[in-house]
Amino acid sequence: MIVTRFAPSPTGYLHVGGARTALFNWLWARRMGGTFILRIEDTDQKRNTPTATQQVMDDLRWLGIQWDEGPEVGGPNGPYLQSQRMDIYNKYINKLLDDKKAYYCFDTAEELDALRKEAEAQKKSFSYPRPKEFPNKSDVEKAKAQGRDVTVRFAVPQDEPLVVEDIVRGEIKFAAGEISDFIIQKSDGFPTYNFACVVDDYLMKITHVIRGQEHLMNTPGQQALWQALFGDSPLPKYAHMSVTVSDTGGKLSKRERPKALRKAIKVRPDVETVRIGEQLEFDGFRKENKSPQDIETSKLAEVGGITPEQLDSFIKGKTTPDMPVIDAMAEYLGVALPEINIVDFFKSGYLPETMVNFLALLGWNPGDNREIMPVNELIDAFDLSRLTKANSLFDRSKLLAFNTEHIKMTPPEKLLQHLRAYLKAVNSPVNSGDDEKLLKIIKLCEGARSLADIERKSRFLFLDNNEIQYDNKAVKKVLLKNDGLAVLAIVRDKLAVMDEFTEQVIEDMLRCLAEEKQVGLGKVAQPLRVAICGTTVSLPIFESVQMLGKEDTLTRIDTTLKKFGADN
RNA sequence: GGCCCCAUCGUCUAGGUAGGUCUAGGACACCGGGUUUUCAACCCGGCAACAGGGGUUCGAAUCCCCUUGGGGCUACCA
Repeated sequence: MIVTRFAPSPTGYLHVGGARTALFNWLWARRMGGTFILRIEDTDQKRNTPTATQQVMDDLRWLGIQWDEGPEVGGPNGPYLQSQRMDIYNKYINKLLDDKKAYYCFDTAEELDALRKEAEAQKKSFSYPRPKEFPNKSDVEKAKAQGRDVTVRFAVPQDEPLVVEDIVRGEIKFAAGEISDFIIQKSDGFPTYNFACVVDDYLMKITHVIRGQEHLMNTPGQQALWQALFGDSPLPKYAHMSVTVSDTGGKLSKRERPKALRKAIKVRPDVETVRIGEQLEFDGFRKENKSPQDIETSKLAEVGGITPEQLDSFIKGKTTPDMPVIDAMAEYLGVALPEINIVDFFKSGYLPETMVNFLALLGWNPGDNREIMPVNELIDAFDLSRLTKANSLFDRSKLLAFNTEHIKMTPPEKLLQHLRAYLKAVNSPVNSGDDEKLLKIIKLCEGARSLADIERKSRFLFLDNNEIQYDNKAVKKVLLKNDGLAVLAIVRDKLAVMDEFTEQVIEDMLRCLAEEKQVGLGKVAQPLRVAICGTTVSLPIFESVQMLGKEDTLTRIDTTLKKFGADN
């Protein structure tokens, strides 16, 4: 029986890296008909966010990753929140202490720091100096009386090399003495990750630990701890996946967002302003900002709720403010930040099926040329032996291509559900349309790359006539040039006298007019499009006009003619 | 600094464990052309890689070593 787990620490939304880890564990459990456990590693009192566990669960559910055991669903190995397992951890820590396999420490942060600096100066690995005689209970009392913090360290066997057998990397050797004694109980009484993880993996009978390469260095210590605690009982199999890196270098993380914002801000040292508005480019991701403008630094700092000094320090790359500060400033500046969290992708109009498919192919492949795969196919093909060793870069343009394919292959009814959820999340007026109308829109949007595309193209149908925003470029290009307005006026008159207002008669009229004037259909259709939508991008024009209706169409054309007509 | 991991087109990767069938395959991106009422989608074509150096071998993308480059870890975070 295969048992895997995903063990996030609840510090915020689920990000792509975490989602991929969860997915691989889930895929393997499903493939093998095993159990997938969700365990919340909330042992850090300082970092935990009260809502994070819920957010992570929501995101997993959106992706379709269901856990067999864990919060809200229960199971025989609970509780699944580590903060509720303190008795268990204490029991094992005391056992280790009694067996002289762990010992108390009373060091201050400064003392430890000094030791580390010394090791570095000597070009050696840091190794905690284990005392010859382990402190006893009365030493603990003494230390506490002096106001010193008390921690517990595990005595890592130092006389022989530690070997990790990894599914993707094979045998990895760590020389004797290379792994230092590490803390297993913090001074606040909570266990550390390296301890709780081992105990829980044992108690929950985890058979496969699939996690990021960042945990590789923890593994020898964890294995040694396992042996000290559980003797010869077989270790879980480890698979350390490659890391997903970003095009800006380093592992793809939440830090991408502040980085992107920093990149978007051009400092102008002469005056107290920053310049914003040039085209931003990330990997495959392009976002046209508002027209370039200068923004006072003081105002920007105010929006973010930080001091101008803090802003300056951020811009220079010295410090990074909290995420809400970054988000607030980005929104104020009209800068789109690269998606990192799963919800970011949801709000950008990606399908969960796209994310699952794409994430699965980051560091794994089925061995043939298949790429676009539904979940069941992914499950059937998944195999740990095909995990990739090298790090991979998160390519947003390929993700978009995947999304296009998945939108194409999703049945309309299903797509409607996704679209509804998306529209609701981004608070779009399009959500006011009934199912029949949205289904029609979906059909007209064949080839759309994201749900955001569908929203953008159909938005005009759900706005009040006075809410239409005219895009400057569109107005200049199609209305003010080539007799655009004159053509529009003719189209208006022809529409006004129509008894029937169907796609067919609208099409016939426009084609006829184009032929009369000896021009392409675009020359007559585009001015009309801009008049009713404000932009050059919308649903196909005949359907656009028909769906909007005669009355609103005429009203919008009149407004446009009045607004941009030269002689008015 | 120390320890560990990794290295095929711009990107994700196939091929590597059983060296020849690899003048290195696919996908995305890009470029050119077609289609077209916008944006997409779609069709046709093109560009493009075994990091460098040394071995082993009749023969190396594939095995070994070194160099270089990238990444991870180096917390009373997980």
